[in-house]
Amino acid sequence: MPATRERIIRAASRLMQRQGYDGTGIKQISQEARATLGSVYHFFPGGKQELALAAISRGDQEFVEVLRAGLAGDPDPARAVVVLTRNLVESLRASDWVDGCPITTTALGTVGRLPDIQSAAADAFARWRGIVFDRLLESGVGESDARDLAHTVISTLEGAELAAQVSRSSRPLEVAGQHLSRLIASYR
Amino acid sequence: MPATRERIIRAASRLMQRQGYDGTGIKQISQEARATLGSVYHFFPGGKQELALAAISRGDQEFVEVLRAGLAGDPDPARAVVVLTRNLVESLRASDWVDGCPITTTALGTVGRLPDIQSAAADAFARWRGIVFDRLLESGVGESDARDLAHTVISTLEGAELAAQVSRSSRPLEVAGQHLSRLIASYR
DNA sequence: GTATCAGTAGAGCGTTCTTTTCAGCCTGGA
DNA sequence: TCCAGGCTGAAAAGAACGCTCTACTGATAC
Repeated sequence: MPATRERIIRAASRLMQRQGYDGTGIKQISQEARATLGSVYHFFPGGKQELALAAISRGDQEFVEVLRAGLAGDPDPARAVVVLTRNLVESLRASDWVDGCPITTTALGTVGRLPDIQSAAADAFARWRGIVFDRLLESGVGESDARDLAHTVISTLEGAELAAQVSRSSRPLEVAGQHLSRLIASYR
Repeated sequence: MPATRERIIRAASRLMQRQGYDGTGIKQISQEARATLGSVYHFFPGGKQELALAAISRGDQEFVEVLRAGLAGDPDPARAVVVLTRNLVESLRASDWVDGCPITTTALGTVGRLPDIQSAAADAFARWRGIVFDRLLESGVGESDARDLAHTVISTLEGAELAAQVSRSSRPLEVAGQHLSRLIASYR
């Protein structure tokens, strides 16, 4: 059994991923983490906001791993992106279409209201784009093209995952994979 | 001054667009709409869920108009999609990046929890894809390609709008417009 | 043995939430 | 002129919210 603080972060991350910031109560987090309210406030004296920041940071790391693993799935980035979308479909289906992007729901529900959370999410997005950018660069794509492509790869993955969740279908992600592949290939 | 029911729908739609389902209180809706709680429950005896369904339906219609207007902005669909993203950037910037897709925040925060809302959102997404599909079809794109492209156009727009909001930047949407344009052009 | 301190436990604060209730106010038709 | 019914206004019930507080446990340091 992991340490208390770790369990709290995991619970906060998972619950906010599914239900967003306002939809997740601290009491619910403490129950899911098998910790008491006292423990939660001991480790996170900043309250719900600090909890959300920790959850986003954790979600950020998780998606970095998913991204790296997927993009390493094929030497050709145009094919690797298809591997990536397939992986996303798999884990999405495994959770009955509930566990989408680890930070989108939290970030979207607090846009314009909680600047700290928003900027943490913006940093995460930038980091993910950086990973795609690096991968494209090392495959010979020009710097400017790679930067733009990184934007669209992340945006499209986000949107397709969202659409897949809402419609409970793998179709949006599969099609997105094919089209991103075609788009990347057109720059080589 | 519009009728009470209309004001309530508008307020619910706008507030849920920004704050999501859980982040929006019925009291807040009634205040924003300049109606009393009694009026809200008179017109929407189904409570918050019925309110959310009405808000999604309204948001659906709004985005249909945005989509039609944008796609009619150029005879070539590959260029029309750029007009569309430009329009989205404009209205996003005008709201200081808080008014994104009218239904995404509501839908995402309730996925797997409130099936009625989720399926209403799924219907809206399908309708939007239908509009893009029709536009591509009449421009000579093959039926199968048009169907797939419609998926990716909507997914990418959603994701790019989301990314633009989170990072308070027009860049994701602008780049998405360029890439979608290139992708569509490659099918003609 | 005792002092110290991180961590656990949960009662309870004030506030806000959704929902219900119901008496009154208008207003259009008889 | 009257009245029925659509609509409004205010209040409150009951639950849930974020957060604070004090008391307790157990391990380590001296």
